[in-house]
Amino acid sequence: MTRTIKVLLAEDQSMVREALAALLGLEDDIEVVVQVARGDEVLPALREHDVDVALLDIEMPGATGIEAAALVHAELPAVKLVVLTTFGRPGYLRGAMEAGADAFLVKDAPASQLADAVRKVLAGERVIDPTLAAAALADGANPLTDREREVLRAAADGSTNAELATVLHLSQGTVRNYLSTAIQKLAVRNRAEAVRIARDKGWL
Amino acid sequence: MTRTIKVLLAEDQSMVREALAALLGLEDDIEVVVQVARGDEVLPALREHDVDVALLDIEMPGATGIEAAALVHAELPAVKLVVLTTFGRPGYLRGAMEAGADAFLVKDAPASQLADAVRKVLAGERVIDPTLAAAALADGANPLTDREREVLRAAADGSTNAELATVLHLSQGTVRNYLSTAIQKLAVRNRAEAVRIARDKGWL
DNA sequence: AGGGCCGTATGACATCTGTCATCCGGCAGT
DNA sequence: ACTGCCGGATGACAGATGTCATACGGCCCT
Repeated sequence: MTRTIKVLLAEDQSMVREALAALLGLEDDIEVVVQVARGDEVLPALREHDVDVALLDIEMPGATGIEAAALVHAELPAVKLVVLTTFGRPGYLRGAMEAGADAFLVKDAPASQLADAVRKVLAGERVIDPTLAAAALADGANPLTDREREVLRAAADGSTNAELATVLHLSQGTVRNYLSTAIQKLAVRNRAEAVRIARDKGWL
Repeated sequence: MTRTIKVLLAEDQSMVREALAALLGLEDDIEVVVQVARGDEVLPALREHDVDVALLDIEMPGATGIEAAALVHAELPAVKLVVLTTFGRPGYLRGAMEAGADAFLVKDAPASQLADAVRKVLAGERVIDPTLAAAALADGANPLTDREREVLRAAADGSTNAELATVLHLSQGTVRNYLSTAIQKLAVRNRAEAVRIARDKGWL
């Protein structure tokens, strides 16, 4: 063995974060040198610590793990990126790959895959679940335009058309047009279903 | 010290489950003797293993941690129950307490609280987050009737009134009446908001 | 220069949703 | 016996939502 692999761990839930650190701590060749709880703390932390692999949860306050990955990839390309998530959404996988991630793991995979992935990305390999990769390819890209996505996202909490129009600085008719096209593209019958399936695919 | 505390760990996401096991494994006086990934595997596992404390996640397939807790409390009252959850929803806390739980922890609490809680419940103490307890009391009990809850739950995926009527064997008008009263009880303006806040409070 | 897509907007229309009044039968409490 | 609540239902009405045709300016690609 050469030397220990230095890891940054980004995950907002303390208990899970520290548990994952404990898990990685069981490996002789891996050392968690820094932990953060927010997406926007990832890059600053990496500037201050010498890290080989960054392990990023997606759902975090401040910035998502995918957004953080994109920033790190641009500024510190030598750092390997492992994206970890609760939800194996095809759109997440696609987003992570486009952001320069080297591995994509779901949290219901066996724990052993975590340390494995860390070693593999450091060796230059990429690690992705083949089933999820297939699903991502089958689904194709996000069919929604930026505006449609914004409106759908804003509509997700049950806001009315009038509220959406105010918040987004659009006319009510335009809001309805966007929602209507989104509903058609997703092949569903109302905004609530549209929100559900867009969220499910990781397109929101 | 007397002897090691034997723990059952129930959590569906393997990576998190094994990470939590690793975390607890760092404690000299605690031993995870059995792990399960489904709510309906908890009671059978407890029948076969001698366990002091059961650690139950809420969101699990098969049965929720709260449902599992109620069954265990009825059949094996000697087993102490720690309910662990991602979402600190007041209704969850209330439900867990009514099911006989001895402790209620949220996953974004510091990791140290986990082992602490295990020791405390074994000593006969109860462990709950005071902030959450206050919120649960402030919110009062779930104001929805069984039927209103069922209809709201069924409506959560964006189903239309006609579909709800068919699935629930009700007339369309009745479906609308239930949704209407639910909307008023929750003081919101449409079903989508009603679903969101009911879910948020843990009333769904 | 023209075609295509996007963002934005309007008006008209049909349908869905939410509210309200009112009704019935059953059951629990007084 | 009476009251109140729940489950269930109907009909009428107002307002919200979804669809469609149509329009215009901007931008990219050919």
